Amino acid sequence: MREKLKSYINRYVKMEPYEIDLIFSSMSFKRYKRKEFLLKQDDVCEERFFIIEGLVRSFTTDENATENINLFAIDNWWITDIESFVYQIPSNNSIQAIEETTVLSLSKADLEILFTKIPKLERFFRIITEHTLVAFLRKDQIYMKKNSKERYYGLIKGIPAFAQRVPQYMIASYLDITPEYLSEIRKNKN
Amino acid sequence: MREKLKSYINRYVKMEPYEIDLIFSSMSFKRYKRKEFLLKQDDVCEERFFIIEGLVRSFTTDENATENINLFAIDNWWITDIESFVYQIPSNNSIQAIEETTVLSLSKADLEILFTKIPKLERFFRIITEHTLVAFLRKDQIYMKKNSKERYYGLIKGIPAFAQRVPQYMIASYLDITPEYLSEIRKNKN
DNA sequence: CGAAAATTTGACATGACTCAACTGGAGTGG
DNA sequence: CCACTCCAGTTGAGTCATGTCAAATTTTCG
Repeated sequence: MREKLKSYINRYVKMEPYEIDLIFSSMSFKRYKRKEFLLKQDDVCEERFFIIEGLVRSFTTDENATENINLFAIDNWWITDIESFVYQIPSNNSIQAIEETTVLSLSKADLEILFTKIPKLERFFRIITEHTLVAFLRKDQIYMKKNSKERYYGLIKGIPAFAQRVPQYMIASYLDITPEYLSEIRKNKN
Repeated sequence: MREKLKSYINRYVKMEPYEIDLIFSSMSFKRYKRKEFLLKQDDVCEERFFIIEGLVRSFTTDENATENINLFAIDNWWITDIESFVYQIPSNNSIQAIEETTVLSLSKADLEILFTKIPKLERFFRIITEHTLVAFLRKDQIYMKKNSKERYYGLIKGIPAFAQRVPQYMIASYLDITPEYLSEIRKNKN
């Protein structure tokens, strides 16, 4: 587990073993059962989560009580509600486990302390934030400009893990398609 | 101009005057006339631009030669093609001045050097990248889930400068509405 | 096994697009 | 400073992708 974190971090910056230890020892291991919440809408998000194993979704619930999924995250991804985390305001989203999920969680307070002790960590988060930003822009450009069918096949081709592990109505929500219409799309396989 | 940059940077991190000088002296002043390009699609983006004054758009041109605007930037904003800049791959977008625009430009090479000389600069870019990410997510959540009319009135209320300074067909492109239909929307003020 | 949840099916409605034509204003050059 | 052109914006007719609602069917899982 420490190894998983270490190899992830070292993809972006070279850290000394003692620095990895410092980071690792600031994080806490948590396990969530299916449907358990890592974060609830309207709470302030105090943590970033590094997913060791599992699958979670981030979604917002609107006036009509419709759940609207804006992202999934799986093994080896970081997840948080970035808006709530950065500005320390109530979150618009909930984060919930779809599968049994284990994470290492890092609190904002501990992170700020780590930043002072390990300047390279600023670099690390600068880089992964840039990558996250690029990923979002790609999602916009690759999926959102296209019609429903293209978005769907683009997604299951791009990230097959989602199509296999995420229920269809959640995929529909993520792609902004009604479950009924997605069903229609799948029927006429092309 | 140095002052504009300084006050912007100091909103996020406290820099010593000599650090500001170092950054400032790494940047070059440029002026673009209307319709001039800061970056052309398919070129690798080598710079980040800090807009002193003006208005630019970032857009991609698709197979049908349709221009698709994905963002605007005005005075005091940073702009670049982040995907191209970070990964040093050909850009999917062009960046073009809508109004006469003056910028301070910072090259990737100079930025990397600055990072080694001024570790605080990592922090600065980590923070503004986080803020940019939040801004994108807000755009998604605030505009893109809604219908055309709500997106339009949401935008002109949210950033009135755009409605005043950007031609209507570009607003339409940005909001993913045809110019014809946007005209329709404006007619039925309702 | 049985209940609840997920998916499919079908009838109907509509927001938004396409295409083509028209209008009006803003430059531009002679 | 007029005449012409060009481009942004508007209008209207017809169409289609996708949504809504309600019900039937299948799958999941305690």
